[in-house]
Amino acid sequence: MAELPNDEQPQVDAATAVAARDTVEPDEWLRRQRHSAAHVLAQVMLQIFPDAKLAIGPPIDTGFYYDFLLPRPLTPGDLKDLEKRMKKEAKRGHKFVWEEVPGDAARQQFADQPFKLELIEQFTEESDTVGICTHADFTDLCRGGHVQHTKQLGYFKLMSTAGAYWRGDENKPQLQRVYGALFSQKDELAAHLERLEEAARRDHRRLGRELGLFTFSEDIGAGIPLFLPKGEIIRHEIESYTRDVQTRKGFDHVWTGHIAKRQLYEKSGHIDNYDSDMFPPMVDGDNEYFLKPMNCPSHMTLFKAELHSYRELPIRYSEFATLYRYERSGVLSGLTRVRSLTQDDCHIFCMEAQITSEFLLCLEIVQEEMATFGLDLRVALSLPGEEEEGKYVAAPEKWDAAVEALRTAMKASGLEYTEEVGEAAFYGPKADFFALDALGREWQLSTIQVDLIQPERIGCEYIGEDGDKHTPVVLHRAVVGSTERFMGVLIEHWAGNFPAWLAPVQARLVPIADRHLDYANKVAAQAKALGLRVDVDAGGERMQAKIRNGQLQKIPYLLVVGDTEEEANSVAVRKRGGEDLGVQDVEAFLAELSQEIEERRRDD
RNA sequence: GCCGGUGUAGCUCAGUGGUAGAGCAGCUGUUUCGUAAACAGCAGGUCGACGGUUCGAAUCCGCCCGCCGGCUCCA
Repeated sequence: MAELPNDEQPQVDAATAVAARDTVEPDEWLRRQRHSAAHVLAQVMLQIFPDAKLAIGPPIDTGFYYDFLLPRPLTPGDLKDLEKRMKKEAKRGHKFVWEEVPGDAARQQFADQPFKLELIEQFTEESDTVGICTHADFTDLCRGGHVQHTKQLGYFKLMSTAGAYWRGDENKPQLQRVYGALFSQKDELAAHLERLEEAARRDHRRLGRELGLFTFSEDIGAGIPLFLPKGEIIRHEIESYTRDVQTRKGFDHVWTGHIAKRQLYEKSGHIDNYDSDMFPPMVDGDNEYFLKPMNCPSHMTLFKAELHSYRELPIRYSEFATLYRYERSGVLSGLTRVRSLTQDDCHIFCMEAQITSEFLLCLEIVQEEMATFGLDLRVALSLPGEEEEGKYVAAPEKWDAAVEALRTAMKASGLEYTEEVGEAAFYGPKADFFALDALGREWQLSTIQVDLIQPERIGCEYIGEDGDKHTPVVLHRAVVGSTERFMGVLIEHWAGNFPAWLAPVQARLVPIADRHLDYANKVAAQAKALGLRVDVDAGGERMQAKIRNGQLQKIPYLLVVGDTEEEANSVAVRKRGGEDLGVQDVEAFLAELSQEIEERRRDD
């Protein structure tokens, strides 16, 4: 939800600053409830900390927050206390009264509130008056947008506290932010809390440990995931599938190592623009080597290694490359934000006239793969905005041509998309793909970017039809993005219930008693011979316990074998969810499972 | 990086200055079982690291490391 710049905010007058429910849209009403609740939070915060300095308290996607400067850190107990007080004030039904006052009057009113004074200074540059809103004994500087009284706040819960810089600037004081969830209906709040619990159950960090997929080690370093055998199978399947799709679509595969010299990144511009995200260099005499933070300079260097004719274009280099990025320690998180990552990167070297068709080709790949993974897509074209301080390098006519090429391609694809002006990279326009997971969360995974800058900087050239040298356009393209992050998304999307083709163990034999062990091993060997990933639970537990364990490990098929099965050369098939598929002939079942894997079927 | 929280057995967690605990997992034995947990015993720890206070530190203080929530949503 992009906010309008301040000067484009709808002007509010006293008549609409406070509104009755039936006079506004439900979304607007909800925003008003959330914003009004923030006022009440500030009111009760002052009851506990009379010296608290108030910053801002806007409505957000799932509720509201308010930033405060307080004499001491808030505790979970404080949160409970604040919530209790808020509910008490809510019940009292204080009226919200909004009015405009002259700047000077406001300055007096908020004399002991430095953040409010700063805001008043800002607002009075444009207007002589500012808005204030009063309920009960509490008055806040306020743009307006309230419910009528505090009985109309809706249903809320204070969720957490966090540090937040004043105006999001790390050079400014750090405040304490209190987050609250708020919805109009009681069941909406309950559903929201249930969603959070479901997200916690699906958390890939938790499932990664429970399913034995990956781990981290203090000895190795923060942000460097280590993949256990079961996790590596998933990585490998994702990568080999992606590689196969690309091969089919005419991509070549290359390999460019892990480090490169400083000069390369000086040429590419990374030292200037990306320095703080790169690990410090390794020094070897007069040379400095950097761990690769990106592949583009390496692929472009590779392109330069051979002389190219326009007849060869487009040339498409793809690579699963391990990259290292020095992410700030505070932002690391599981597999979704790491310092070592494997990117399914590709660079297409082409002529301007080929942008549209190459873009469409990439689009096909993105669509095919996301369909296989069961993720819905939202597409955004990120276009340049008004020229600001040379943010967008290169000739305007090239930009216009590239933007038109992308639009043409998007229209030809028939996909719905939005245009986001001012969001382009400094080197060119791009399309970003947001995947929608099972919980309705969006993840930015795939991207297709036009690069009008780097090829020239690195010195990429081809010989044109006219016999002269020309600089190619490069398309950067990633489908799954980083394998690590993508795995994290898939784990959460499927809650660890991978389709058989990705599942580390595709089927497990469950012998009922020890005398069935030989038969179980025989069936397992038969399955392995077909390339299936199968194991045998040879432990001394009872069958019930083995089934429970297999199910907790989210193994797609449990194959129970006892006397009946052994005699008939069959297995009793139980699906992960508990569904009993009955006794099936071994060969028939294995053939069906192989087929399911071959087709990469999902059972969702 | 910054703010707050947190770190005890493989995992989940009790334990607030006086000899380190439970459940699950593991191992051993008994049980050989028909669709989500059989029973018993055993073993398992420099209490994240380093330094300090103290007769004595998992516990108090300092520093470092890791992990968790946040640091965009503008009166």
